[in-house]
Amino acid sequence: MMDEERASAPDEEAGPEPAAATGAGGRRLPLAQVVAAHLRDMIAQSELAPGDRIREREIAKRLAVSRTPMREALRLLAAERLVELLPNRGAVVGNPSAKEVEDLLSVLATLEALAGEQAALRASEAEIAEVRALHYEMLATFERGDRLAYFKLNQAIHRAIVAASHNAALIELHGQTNARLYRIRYQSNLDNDQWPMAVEEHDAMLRALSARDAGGLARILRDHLGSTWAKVRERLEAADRDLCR
Amino acid sequence: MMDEERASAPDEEAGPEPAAATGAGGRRLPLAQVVAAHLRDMIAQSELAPGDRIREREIAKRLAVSRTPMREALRLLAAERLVELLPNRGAVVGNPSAKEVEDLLSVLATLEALAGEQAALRASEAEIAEVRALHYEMLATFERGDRLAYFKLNQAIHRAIVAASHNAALIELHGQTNARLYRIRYQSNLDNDQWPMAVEEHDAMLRALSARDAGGLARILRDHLGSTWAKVRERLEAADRDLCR
DNA sequence: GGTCGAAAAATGGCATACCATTTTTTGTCG
DNA sequence: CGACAAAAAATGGTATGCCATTTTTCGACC
Repeated sequence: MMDEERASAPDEEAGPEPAAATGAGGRRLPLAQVVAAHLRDMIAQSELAPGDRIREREIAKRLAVSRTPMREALRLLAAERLVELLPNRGAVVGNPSAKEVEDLLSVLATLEALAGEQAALRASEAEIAEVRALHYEMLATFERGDRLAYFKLNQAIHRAIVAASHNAALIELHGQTNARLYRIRYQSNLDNDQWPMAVEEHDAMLRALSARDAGGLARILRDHLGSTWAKVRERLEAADRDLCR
Repeated sequence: MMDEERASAPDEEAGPEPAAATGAGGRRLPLAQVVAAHLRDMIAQSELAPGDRIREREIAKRLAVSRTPMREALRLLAAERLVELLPNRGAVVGNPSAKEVEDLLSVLATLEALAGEQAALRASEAEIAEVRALHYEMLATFERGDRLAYFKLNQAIHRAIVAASHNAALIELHGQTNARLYRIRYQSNLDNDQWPMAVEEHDAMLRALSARDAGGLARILRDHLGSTWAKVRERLEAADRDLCR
């Protein structure tokens, strides 16, 4: 093995400031995650548009971090499929096609159906009560027309049901898949008028869970995302057309 | 940001040999992946037993690589759930409990069922023919009692069906989940006498696919893994008992 | 003998400097 | 004016050296 004491490195004698590492920020989170979060935001806000190349060294310098955490951040984003790593061409911001979204939704629906089935059997009464509570909170946001809050509670309910399955692998896969669809569902939620139907479906969902009707809950969850697809579809196909132009 | 030209670092003037990087080996794959593969083998061969701690610096030195690729390798293995990253305690080799395996199998069964459903609708005739070919190859290994080949063809058939779904997200998730179960299924395949049933199920599977019976294929695939669980169960519970002792 | 605290060792994280390749640019020559 | 080769820039991958913290290890002190 190589001896490490060989050359005593000078380090940087007094850099203007080691940026976020030893510097001011004082985070407890790994820089890679901070960077990843930052990039997510940049992508969400189209500061980095789909198709844009991300040059590791450039962005790293811009964010005042070294390549090490930047590399890791890009790996994280790639694992989330938010960016794609092209050999020798850096990372490019990905944008799922309508078909990819449809496929993803069919998987998500299946996972949620399984989660519903298992949750109906395994959930504690407290967990069911919590889902019910979230449901009523969601109804409140619905009445107030607060789409953002509605969206978040909607997500929370689904997460809660999945969590109630007590199936770690399922929870994880659901989380992954959901994350890949998050932005798209978010956008489509904000400009779409199909609220009432979704509310009705959620109502049925809650009844099935309360009755511990595994099959019923599974079916409802599967169909629920089917209608999501209908909602998202047109929007996406329009976007696809834009990109192919 | 900090200027990078400030201090000229001495680097290592003449290390005994930069190990695998510039040295002899001359791989084209990233070291991280080579290391990850090596660790997988070590784990598979119980050179690293479940529960063992993996000390980054130590193993890195042993394999003659620096910490950078070792860190990445450990991330990869952690993503595969082969090891678990404990804060400040290094990585430990993971070993799934019987419940975790059961949960994983229920997810895998669901994913395969969905894949079967979509494959029945979307597969090309050529893809179906290939599955049929693999099926007959598998029958051959069955007649010869070649369990290893049988196992591999079995896997290949399932992969082929999933691939025929033409659903990239599904293919990916199935691959992930299957990988997490690979070793366990492999081991249980080698010492178990339930072959005939599995063969019959595969037969039904093939018929459903040929007939493009989506619902039927989905059901068969779901049940198929159900019987796998039955096979794996006893073996696992015994193992669990061993570990808890 | 047991407990608390300081020194020592282990960990995780980062920044850099280098290298081998692969892409891009560019400038030159048919 | 276009093909081509040499030069320049970009990329991916690594090795190392430090640092801040967290664990451990140990020894002095009740």
